[in-house]
Amino acid sequence: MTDGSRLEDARLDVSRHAARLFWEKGFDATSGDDIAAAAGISTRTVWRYFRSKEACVEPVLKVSELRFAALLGQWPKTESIDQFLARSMTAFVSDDAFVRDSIAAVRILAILHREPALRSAWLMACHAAEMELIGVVADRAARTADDFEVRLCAAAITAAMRLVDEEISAAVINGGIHVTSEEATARIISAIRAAATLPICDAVA
Amino acid sequence: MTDGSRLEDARLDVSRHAARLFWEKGFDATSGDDIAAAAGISTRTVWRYFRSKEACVEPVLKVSELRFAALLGQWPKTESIDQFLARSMTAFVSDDAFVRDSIAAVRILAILHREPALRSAWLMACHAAEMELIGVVADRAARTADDFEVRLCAAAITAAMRLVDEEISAAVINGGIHVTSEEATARIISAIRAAATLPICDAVA
DNA sequence: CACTCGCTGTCACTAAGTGACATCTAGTGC
DNA sequence: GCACTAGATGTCACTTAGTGACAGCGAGTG
Repeated sequence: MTDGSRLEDARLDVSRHAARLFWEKGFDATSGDDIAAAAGISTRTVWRYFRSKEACVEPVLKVSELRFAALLGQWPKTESIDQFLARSMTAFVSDDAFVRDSIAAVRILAILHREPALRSAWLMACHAAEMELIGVVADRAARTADDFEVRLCAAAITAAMRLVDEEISAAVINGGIHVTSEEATARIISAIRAAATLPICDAVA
Repeated sequence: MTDGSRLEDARLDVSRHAARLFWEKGFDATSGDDIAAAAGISTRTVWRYFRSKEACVEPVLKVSELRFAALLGQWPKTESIDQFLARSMTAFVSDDAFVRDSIAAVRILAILHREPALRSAWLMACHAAEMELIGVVADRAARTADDFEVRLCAAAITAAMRLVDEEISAAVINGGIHVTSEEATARIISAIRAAATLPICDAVA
């Protein structure tokens, strides 16, 4: 599912190591050399891949959001969001690579309050997801991607996804609460329905 | 209006110089030493004020958003957003300090596509505004600040403000289009009305 | 006046990030 | 199979972002 270019895959691999190190040792205590060593590449290549240390986690944060955005891209116009996610979400979350990256992402989100640098990476990842969602919303609303209302709707939905992700992450990691995939799905649906500024959540064709 | 602590004011002053330099010379071509020299302080103090070079513009980006958030904090429950902004916006935008900072912010927003590092600063500033808006929304919706729907509404409204700001900035700077304060106000009202997920835009008392 | 206390400058230092160039590797054409 | 090219990587010297430690300075406060 949605494997990017060879280079992007390499970046994602390094990003996974960076995310693990940030989680285990903290952002400040992890150096570029540490990330390079863990990923088995030279430090120079780390800085070729990423423009800054915090940007090292962007791919792993992005990929979860982008996979969900890509999933929404497959949402048939004849279905409501409830119908679509009810049948597609279980297969989605049983993908192994997805689960591992999600855990890594959730851990990063849970330490956001301690690490301001990581928050900026998270917000950049959400911005990337927002850009992807514009196309999805435009298609579903039968409008163009440069339409302000389309972009507003995409931004609002992205904000909803971001909040749900942050909240679930905090609950799971810091609160020790177990959240089932059904609960998570229900919350994301509810939040997207509330936030969507265009009538795209029910069948549109 | 809303002058923070002495230290915050100093930070804002340095931030103005940084924003001007980033606009004039570009982000990469501006060093920490340049910023320090322009602000008349030592380089060491620059890094005491800001955790990174991109964070140097955060205060100047934040202050416009926070001033607007503070304005919304004064929004009486007996008025609709149209009524309130119609009478308060003109006084708001005629404040000199506000105008100068707004121009600086608008210039930064207009070069966001060239400078990814500055986008992360912008998103962090919007995040700060979102945190402020939570209180405003909670108050107006007669709910608590930890209520998910309150935070969702604040996030959606912040996203709307962000998009309007980005769009107007691009139009003004890159498109050479003149935008009157009435047009800007009308667009922000329309966007906030569309994005708000709780019924706070009309009178609530 | 003495006495904090928080802010700033100086300077030496570490770590983030870049430029330049050699090398390696994966195609691609023959 | 071989030669050729283009893009990715490693090495190393380098610049700039960012920190630690300590000394001074200036505004309260008793």
